[in-house]
Amino acid sequence: MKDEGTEDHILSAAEKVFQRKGMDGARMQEIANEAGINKAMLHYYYRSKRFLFEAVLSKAFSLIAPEINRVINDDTHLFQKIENFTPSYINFLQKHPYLPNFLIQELNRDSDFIGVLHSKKDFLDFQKFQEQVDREIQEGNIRPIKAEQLFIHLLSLNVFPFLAAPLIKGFLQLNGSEYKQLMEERKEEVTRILINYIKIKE
Amino acid sequence: MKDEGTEDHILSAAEKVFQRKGMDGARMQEIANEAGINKAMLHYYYRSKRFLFEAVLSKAFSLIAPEINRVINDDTHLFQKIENFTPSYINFLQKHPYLPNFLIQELNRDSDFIGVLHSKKDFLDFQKFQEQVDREIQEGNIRPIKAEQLFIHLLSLNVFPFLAAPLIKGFLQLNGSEYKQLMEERKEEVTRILINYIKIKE
DNA sequence: GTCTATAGCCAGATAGAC
DNA sequence: GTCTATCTGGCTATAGAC
Repeated sequence: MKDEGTEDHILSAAEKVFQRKGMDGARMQEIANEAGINKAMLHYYYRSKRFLFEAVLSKAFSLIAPEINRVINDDTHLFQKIENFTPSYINFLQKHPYLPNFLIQELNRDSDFIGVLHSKKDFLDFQKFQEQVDREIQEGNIRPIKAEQLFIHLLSLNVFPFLAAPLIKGFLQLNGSEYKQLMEERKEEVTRILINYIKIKE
Repeated sequence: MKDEGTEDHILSAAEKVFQRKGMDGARMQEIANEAGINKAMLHYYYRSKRFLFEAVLSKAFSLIAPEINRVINDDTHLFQKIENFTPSYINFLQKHPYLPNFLIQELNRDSDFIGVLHSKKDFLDFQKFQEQVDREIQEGNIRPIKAEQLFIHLLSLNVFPFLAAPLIKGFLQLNGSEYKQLMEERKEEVTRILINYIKIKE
C-alpha cells in the first residue's frame, strides 16, 4: 500500500494470495481484486502467472533467510540464541503466518523452483554460527555437535508444531485452546531440551 | 492393482496423483490414466473430484495414525520406543514418500477438511502412551514431562527434516548427498537428545 | 499505463450408446 | 459398468481502445 509503485503493489497482493492458496490454487483474478486493479495489469508487469509466482517465492526466501540469520548471527551467547529463537520465530509468524508452510510446500511440489533459490544470493550466513559452535566445543563448554545438526534441531522443534498443527490436533484430539496452551509451554521446553543436550555439566 | 475392485483401483490411482500434486494441482484425467480406465468412471464411483479427494485424505489419515500408534503403543520400554520411532518412520516414508507432506499441506489449506478427520474413529490411542510416561515419572526414572510434549518433540525432530529438506538445503547450501549424510547422523542424534532430556542420571 | 472485451484453452462433469 | 462424445464454466492470456 502507501507509496508503493504498482509493481510492488501487485507483488504484495500476490504474496497474500499465493501464500494462502499455493501456485495451483491461486487465481489471477483474486490477486487483481486484492490489489484493487485490473487483471490485465498483472500480465503487463509480470507477463505470466508463473513469473509472478516465482517473484513471490523468491521474495519469501529472501524474507525468511535474513530473519533466521539475524537470530543466528548476532553477538549474543550460544545459549542466548537458542533462547531467542522461539520468540523471534513466533513474532515472524505473526507477520507472515502462511510463509513457512508456503515455502516448504511449493519447494517440495516443483523441484524446478529450487533453481529460483540458487540464482539468489540471500543464503543464510552459516559460517559465523558454525565458528561459534566450534569455539564453544573447543573451550569445553558444550559437548561435540555439528552446527548443522543443532540448527536443524532448533528449526524442527520450533517450526514443525505450527506447520503440523491441524494434524497433531487430529492425532491428540485437541481443540484450539488446548493446543495453544501446549505451544505456550513449549517456549520453555524447546530451550531447555537443546541447552540441556549440549551443555556440559560441571 | 491385483484383485482390487474398480473402486479401490481408482482410489489407489487417486492417492498417487493427489499426494504428489495436491487437490488443486491434480487432474482427473491423470488419475484416470494412472488407473488405466476412463475419466467418466471416476465420477461414476466418486461423483466429484472433491469426494474422491476426501476419500484419499481420509485414507491417508487412517494409514498414518495406526502406524504411529503401533510404535507408541507396543510393549517395549519408553526409551526403546523413542529409539524405534526413527527407523519406523523412515520405513513408512519409503512406502508413502508424499503422505506426510500431503496431509499437512491439505489440512492447512482448507479447514473444512478437518471435519473429515473428526468423522473418523482412527484417532491415535494416546492413553496408553500417556500412562507409560506418567508411570516412569512416578517411579523416578524420568523427569516430569507432559506426554504430549514428548510426543511433539519426537514428531518434530523426525518429520520436519524430511518435510523441509529443500528449504534447509537452500539455507545451508547443501547438495543431495550431503543432506542425506546429515539425515543418517540424525538417527542417533534424535534418540540421544530425547533420552538425554528425560532420563534422570543416577 | 490502465482499462474492457474476448480469444482460446482446458478441466470437471454429464448424456447416452453399448 | 464401461465407454465416447460433448457440454459448460472458468481460467490464463492477449488485443486493442483510451
